[in-house]
Amino acid sequence: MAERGENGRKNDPEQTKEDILLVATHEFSTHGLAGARVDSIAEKTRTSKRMIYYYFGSKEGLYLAVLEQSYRKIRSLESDLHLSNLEPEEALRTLISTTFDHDEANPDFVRLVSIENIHHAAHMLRSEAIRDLNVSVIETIAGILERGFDQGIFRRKADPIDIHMMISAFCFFRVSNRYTFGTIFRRNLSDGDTIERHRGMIADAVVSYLKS
Amino acid sequence: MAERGENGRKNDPEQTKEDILLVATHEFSTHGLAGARVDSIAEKTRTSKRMIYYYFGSKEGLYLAVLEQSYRKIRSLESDLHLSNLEPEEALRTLISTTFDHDEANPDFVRLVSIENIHHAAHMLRSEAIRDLNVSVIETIAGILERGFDQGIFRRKADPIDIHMMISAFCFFRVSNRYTFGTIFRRNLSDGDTIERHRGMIADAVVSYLKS
DNA sequence: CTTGACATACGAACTAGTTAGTACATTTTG
DNA sequence: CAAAATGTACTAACTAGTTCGTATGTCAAG
Repeated sequence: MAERGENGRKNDPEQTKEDILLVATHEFSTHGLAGARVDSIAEKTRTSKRMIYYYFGSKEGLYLAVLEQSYRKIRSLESDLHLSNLEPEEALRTLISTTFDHDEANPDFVRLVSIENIHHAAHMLRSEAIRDLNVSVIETIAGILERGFDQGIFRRKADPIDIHMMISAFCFFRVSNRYTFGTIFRRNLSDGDTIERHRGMIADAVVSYLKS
Repeated sequence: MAERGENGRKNDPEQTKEDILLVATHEFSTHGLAGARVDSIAEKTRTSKRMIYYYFGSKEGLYLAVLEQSYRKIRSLESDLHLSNLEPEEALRTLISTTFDHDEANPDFVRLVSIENIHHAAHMLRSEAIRDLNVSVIETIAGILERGFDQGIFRRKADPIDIHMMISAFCFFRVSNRYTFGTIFRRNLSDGDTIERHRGMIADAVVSYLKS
């Protein structure tokens, strides 16, 4: 375990990379790809700009690494929920709550996705790691919908990707558009009561849609 | 009426401003505030960079003008729909369809709002013109919800702002996140069939939510 | 219906400051 | 010692904003 004394330098590549990524994540998520400043990131790091280029090659390389790390962190979100043990409606509500809480807890991630959309998902396209993600959610939802339909709980046969989009849209929008929405309607979407109400709302909406 | 001959210059301030705004809208919406290049905008204009500063003062001034114009264009969207003549459910479905179609038809606007959120709605805050907008939608929705509840069509007493958010979230997300979502799930959200299905979906979801 | 004077509208070229990226030297580690 | 890791100081290119000079419109006086 490398420690940093008063002046003596200790090499710790992993720590250095992590440090850069942490700072960069915040810088990119608050300023966008073009708005982020490599010098600004370097300053906030305990290392130097040289290291950014040493490990990530370029500003875009760093951005891509940030994006990949962010996606990797949420990869196994719903896989350890064990939803197949639950009743369909309960399983669906649990999945929705999890998505909701994740977006609420990770505004940096939400913002990075917004930024990536402004760039037409160009970097995501070049990263297989990210492209192959998220497919498991769809299978999870498909299973729930099928069980629910067979048991007569859901009257509607819906496309799992559509359902996932409906859930994502609501959870994501609350975070991604909190500033413009909050400004126009003078409402704080991070307010405790509002969070509770919205969490229940999206679940009720999806369930009632499937039951109708 | 000023015309532009082969080489002779004609002054036409209004046209010049409009021209700049049109080009700038697209530049900002595709590259973001920091990513947009004033030189690039100037090139695509039939006028010069000098004029951008002459009329808009700064890059941010131009960005703000673009933002304001975009919002102004959608201001009177739902005001000429005459929803009060319709049955509550029909009125709501009409309003939802209109929102849906607007977002689908104006990706530049959607992207600008995304960009503005990345900047914590800082520019929007400084513009009273924008802040005072959109409040009429809420009154429209409030009216519909009340009538529907009184007539026993809607069983749920929902907050009109929440309902507006639910509608906006779905319609907005489809456009704002079309690239990342499309990339991950290999689905083209601008596809004709998908558009039709989604338009019906959000309406059914909101209505069934209110009826449940 | 000219003329000329003044304000507005415009263009080309320039500048000062910024920013991504690098060359080179130095230290750490195995 | 050799390879990996790091710091310092620099540069080439870019970019927002400006300077200076010119053209155009208009309106009043002749």
